[in-house]
Amino acid sequence: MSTNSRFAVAVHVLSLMAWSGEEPLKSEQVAESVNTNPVVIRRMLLDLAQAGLVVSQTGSMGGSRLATDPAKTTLLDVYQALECGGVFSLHRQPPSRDCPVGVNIETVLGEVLKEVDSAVELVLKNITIDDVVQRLKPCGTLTTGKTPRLGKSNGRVAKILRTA
Amino acid sequence: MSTNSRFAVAVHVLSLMAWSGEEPLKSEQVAESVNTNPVVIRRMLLDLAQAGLVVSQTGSMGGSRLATDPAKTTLLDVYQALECGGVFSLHRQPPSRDCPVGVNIETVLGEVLKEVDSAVELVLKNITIDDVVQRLKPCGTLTTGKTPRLGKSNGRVAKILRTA
DNA sequence: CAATTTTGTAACCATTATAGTTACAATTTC
DNA sequence: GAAATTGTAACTATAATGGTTACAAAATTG
Repeated sequence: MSTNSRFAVAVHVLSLMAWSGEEPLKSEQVAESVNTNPVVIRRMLLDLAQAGLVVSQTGSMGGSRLATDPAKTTLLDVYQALECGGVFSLHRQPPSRDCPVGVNIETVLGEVLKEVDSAVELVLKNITIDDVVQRLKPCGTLTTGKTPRLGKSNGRVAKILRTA
Repeated sequence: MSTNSRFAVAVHVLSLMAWSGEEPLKSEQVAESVNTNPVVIRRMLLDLAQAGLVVSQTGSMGGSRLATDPAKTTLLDVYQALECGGVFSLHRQPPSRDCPVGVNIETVLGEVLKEVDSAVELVLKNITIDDVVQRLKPCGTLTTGKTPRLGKSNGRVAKILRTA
């Protein structure tokens, strides 16, 4: 339905950061894993930073890393950070008020959509980024047989990370 | 999230038909209630007809009406008729296979999204078109104070309705 | 049978959201 | 000060949805 991969990409990005631990990742590195443009990643990181999920740092040796414990960060946090605003939408144009159905369908549908959203949120609330990373590990090594490598960093880590 | 009002409109259309009972509605009448173009409605009716939810008839005195008992038609039936294909989408471009996260994130996310979809479907399965119409009635008459009227039909009903 | 009505359907345009790209100032490290 | 990296603007591209016009096919009416 949603022609929109923002949620999938956001979970991907945060999983990468959980995987790499304290080491900040450059938007370039993340973009390579996601297979997109670094600016697309930086735009998404702005949303995630605003929600307090990541912190970033400009300059040489800069990058972004998680601002929270991945075991306590749920997919609901991610979903809400993206401000998607609900699974379904109501009418674009308001229905006719001269019709007994049209005049109230938005109210009734609004209640239904709220139920749907609550159900989605309940599912997302019970899955953490750490859960995702754990489920990533077994199949990851099985499929590739490679040693996990995330970038070409020298291992040094910037000391100060600006708060969002 | 979804910039897409198809589900809302479909429920609206079917509620209209449940309200008006056996009398077939013209796409023109439905479009007036939904506040859109008749062709938009006819396109949606094709999806609903293909799913067996409505039957239509061409020609003078033609129109569309429900093909099923509204008390047995669930919002899940409506949702599936639209072939929306899931609440979230995965990556547009496949992630890097050289990254331990990228190589398996789609598999893990696929499982998560399946859980989400199941939760949505469970909610929709427990609401019928008749439920919607019942919830429409009280507020409808309270708000408008008008006698419910749906169209300008003479009350005569076409005898044969072609099957989808 | 001929006129009228209505759906089915194609073709096209408009709008919107998302994604991709280039460019560059601001920030930080070395 | 040079190099690297984010933040951010501006623009283009792509795709889904919705809106519009037009007309053939089907059904009713007289």
